[in-house]
Amino acid sequence: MLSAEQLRQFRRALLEWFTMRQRDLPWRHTRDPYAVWISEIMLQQTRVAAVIPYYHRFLARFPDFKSLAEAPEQELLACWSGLGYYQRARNLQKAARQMKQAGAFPDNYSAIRALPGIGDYTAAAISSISFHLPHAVLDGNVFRVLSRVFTDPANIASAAGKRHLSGIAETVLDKAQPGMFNQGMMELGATVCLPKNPQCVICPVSEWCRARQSGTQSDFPVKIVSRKSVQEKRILFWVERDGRILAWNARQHPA
DNA sequence: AACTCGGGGGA
DNA sequence: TCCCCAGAGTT
Repeated sequence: MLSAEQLRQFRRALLEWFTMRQRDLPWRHTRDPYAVWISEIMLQQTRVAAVIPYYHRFLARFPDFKSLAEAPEQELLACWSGLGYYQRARNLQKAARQMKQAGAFPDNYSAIRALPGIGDYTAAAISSISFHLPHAVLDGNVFRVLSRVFTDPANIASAAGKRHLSGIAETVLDKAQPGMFNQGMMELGATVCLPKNPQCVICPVSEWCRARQSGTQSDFPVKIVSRKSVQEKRILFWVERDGRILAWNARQHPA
C-alpha cells in the first residue's frame, strides 16, 4: 500500500489529469441524478460510443422520473430498442415509479442501492457523482487499474477477490472529491490503463504503479474464470483389420 | 459461484 | 470466432 503522502500525490495527479484530459461525454455536463442514473444504466455492459445517441434520445423523450414513470411500455422499449438487456429498461421504469411515489430521487447510498436495476457499482457512481458521497466505484476499469498499481494477486473473477479490491478502492478514494476521483479512475482504465498495451508512458500515476515499476503490467489483473466445458460432436472413422488400424480420418468439425 | 441477459467492436 | 464491455438479478 502507498503511504499517506503517496496517496495524496496519487489522488492529486489523477484528478489533475482527469480535469485536463477527460473525454467530452454528454453525461459529464450534468450532475442531475436522474440524467446520471440513465447514463449509468445504459453504460452497463455497453460501450460509450453505443450509448451516446440513445442517451440524447432518451432524455429528450423522458426528461425526468415523472415522465418515465408515466410512459407507455411500448414507447419506453422503442426508445431502448437496440441497446440490449431490456430488463434494464423495465427496471428503470419500476424505479421511476418508486421515485414518483416518494416524490424525489433518493439522496443516500442505501436508498439508491435499493432501487431495481441498481447494484453496487451504479449506486456508488450516482452517490459520488450526484451527491458527493464517499463511495468508491468498482467496474472492470477500476479493477484493472488498482490491480496493476498494487500488483495485487487477488482474482477479480472471485467474490473474495472483488471484496479485497473493494477495500483497497475505499482506501484510495479521494473522499473530498469522490465523483471526480471515481470518474478519473474509470477514464484512466478506459483510455490509458488498457487491457492490452497499456499506455504507461503517458499515464499520470505511473510513478506510483508497481506493475509499471516491475514491468508486469500484462500479469494484472489476475482473472481466473473457470470455463464451463463445451460439448461438441465429432465424426471419427477408421479402417481396421486384425486389431490394427489401416487408415483413419477425424473431422475437425461436425458435418 | 454459476448463469443469463443483447448487441457491437476489436483482436 | 471468441472475448470483452461504466453490471444486475436469479438460482
